[in-house]
Amino acid sequence: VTLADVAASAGVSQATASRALRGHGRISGPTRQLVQEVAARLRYVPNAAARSLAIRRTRTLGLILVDFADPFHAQVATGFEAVAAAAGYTAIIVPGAGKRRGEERAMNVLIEYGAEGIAQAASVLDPMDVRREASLEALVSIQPDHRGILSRQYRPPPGTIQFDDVSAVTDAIHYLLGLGYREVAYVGAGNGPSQVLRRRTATRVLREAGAAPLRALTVDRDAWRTPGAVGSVISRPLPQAILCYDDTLALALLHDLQAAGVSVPGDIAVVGFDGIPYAALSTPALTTLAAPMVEMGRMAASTLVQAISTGRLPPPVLLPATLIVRDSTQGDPRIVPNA
Amino acid sequence: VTLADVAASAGVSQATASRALRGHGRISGPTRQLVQEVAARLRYVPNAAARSLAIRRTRTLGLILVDFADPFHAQVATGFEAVAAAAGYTAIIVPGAGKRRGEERAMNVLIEYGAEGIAQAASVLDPMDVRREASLEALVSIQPDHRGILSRQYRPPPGTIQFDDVSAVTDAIHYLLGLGYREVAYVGAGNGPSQVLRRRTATRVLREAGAAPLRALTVDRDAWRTPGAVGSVISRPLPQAILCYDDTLALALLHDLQAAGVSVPGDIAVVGFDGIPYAALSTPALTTLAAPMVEMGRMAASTLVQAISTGRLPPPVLLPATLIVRDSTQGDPRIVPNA
DNA sequence: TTGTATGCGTTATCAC
DNA sequence: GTGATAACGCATACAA
Repeated sequence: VTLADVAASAGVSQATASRALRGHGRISGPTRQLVQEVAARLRYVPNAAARSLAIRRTRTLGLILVDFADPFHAQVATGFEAVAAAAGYTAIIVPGAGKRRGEERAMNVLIEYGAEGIAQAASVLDPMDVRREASLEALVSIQPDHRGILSRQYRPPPGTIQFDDVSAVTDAIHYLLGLGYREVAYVGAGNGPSQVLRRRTATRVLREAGAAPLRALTVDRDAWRTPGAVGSVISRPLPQAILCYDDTLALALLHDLQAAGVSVPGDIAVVGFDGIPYAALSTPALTTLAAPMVEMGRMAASTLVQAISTGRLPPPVLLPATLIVRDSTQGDPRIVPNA
Repeated sequence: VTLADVAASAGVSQATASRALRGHGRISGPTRQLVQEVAARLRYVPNAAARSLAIRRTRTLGLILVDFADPFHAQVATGFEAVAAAAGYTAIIVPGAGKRRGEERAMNVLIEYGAEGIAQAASVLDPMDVRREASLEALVSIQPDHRGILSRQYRPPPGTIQFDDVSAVTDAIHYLLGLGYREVAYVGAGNGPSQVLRRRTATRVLREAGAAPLRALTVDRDAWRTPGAVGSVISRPLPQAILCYDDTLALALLHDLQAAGVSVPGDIAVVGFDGIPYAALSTPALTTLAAPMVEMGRMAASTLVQAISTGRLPPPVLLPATLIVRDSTQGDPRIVPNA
């Protein structure tokens, strides 16, 4: 059932029907009433493709994330979709699997669909390249994870929304040192730039503090799925504290350690990263560096909406870490915002 | 940059350009080569809206879920998107918040976008009503959660993909009774039909087994977010075992119980529902009734693809539960498929 | 093999 | 206030 059907059935022209439905141009009350009733009766639903073509706007926002099943990305998606919808946009969310090919595919889908703005979460694609190649102005990057961020002269471009990894790690290490732990290890997953950045920072902070050098450990990106796989990289003598790349990894570590009879935080302290909901439910509850995940998603969407109308991207924002102290470290439970 | 630009720049007609790019109609090698080069150079990206309008197909599949942040739905979405993409469709996934209004909005978005098939996950909307009102043939329902399923004469319509709640609960209760537990409690979240169904089943099975009557407890739908909220509904004397509506709830319960000094499974056994990844990482690891979440999503998508071409929906499928025995119950760790 | 012309469903610019 | 009509970008039936 198309607009033409509605118009015919209401005995008016298509133009009039269109105006009546959109409430747009000048139209008489009765006519509008009539058309709307007919449309409702016929269960008329406007065709978005046709409308987009005509008005040359899609009112669509795209989000490229790694994986729906990753809690970090799920939270970001939630925030993104919520403000997109509130602003009258439809969010279309596509997983890129954290791989170049996948993200390029995703990007292509979004461009074909005419997304007016695109957000890339933890993307391995450099937003600068994308913006150039796709000549897309409204592009924001959430927690970029491409090679570039490791460069010494890296400066986040406009539209970047990131969590302050460096100060987060710094604060976590200082917190651990303050608790008296001197031998700290770091467990990373995979070898993504963001992971490397955290490791490097931990190494440096520990060195500057004159503590024992960081024990850097690495597991496969989804080692957490295999019981025991994460724990197996922790060899004796045990470090006193372990900082993990993310909460999922930390949770797996917590499980493996305790399954092996190691007490947490008795024998060893564990700190996670991200602040996913499940980090609060483990036993012991996980101390973690929380990122404002939902807020980052919301911010990405609102930034895009702004950029679409103004044509300009705001300066990069660096969100502070929040150290949430729970039971997996010795400290008293507390929350330290802007850590 | 449109197809006309490419055609002009290549010195051919639009029709020829179109054919060259789509590799469709009869076209000479050289021409095709030329056009493709020009298109690549110009960074031409076809406009999906225009194409949809022209071919009267969108190659789009829709999925309505409750919430991206819910692990069950995230897994379903993962499977759904994967097979949709593999079949050449774009998946557009919209959260409906588990509320009538939200799902209707989501459904409307999908229809406007011309989704050729729609899957509703844990939807409060009755697929029968939707199919009638939207005159949509390709509609599948994953784990329906509308009033209808509680009716005595409920028969799942074609296109329904569900987890066998009744036998799952039955098996869980029998498993617990077999372990020697006689006083069993059930903790539900919210008052959705699916939740009620599980509770009723537990009540019945316990009665039929001549065990102590079920202690039915209920918490708010997101009580798990508040530390202690779930545990607070468990009063003394403690039941011997607790079956939870879902894993998230069970994880929260595990946390609250242990924080209160109650030993699991020493003092009390806990069983979850769904088999989300985090259920394997808790301490103790959670015994749960696993649903093939990713598979359900995959199946939903492939069913839709089939339905689109054949015009017919397959009979409802009832997927078996898999009891995954881990450490939150006394039994020996094992996995019982088709429990 | 290639080009011309038309339609897809909607909006918008005009006359009336 | 309302009704023709021309786009929007692409695909295809048909003519050449």
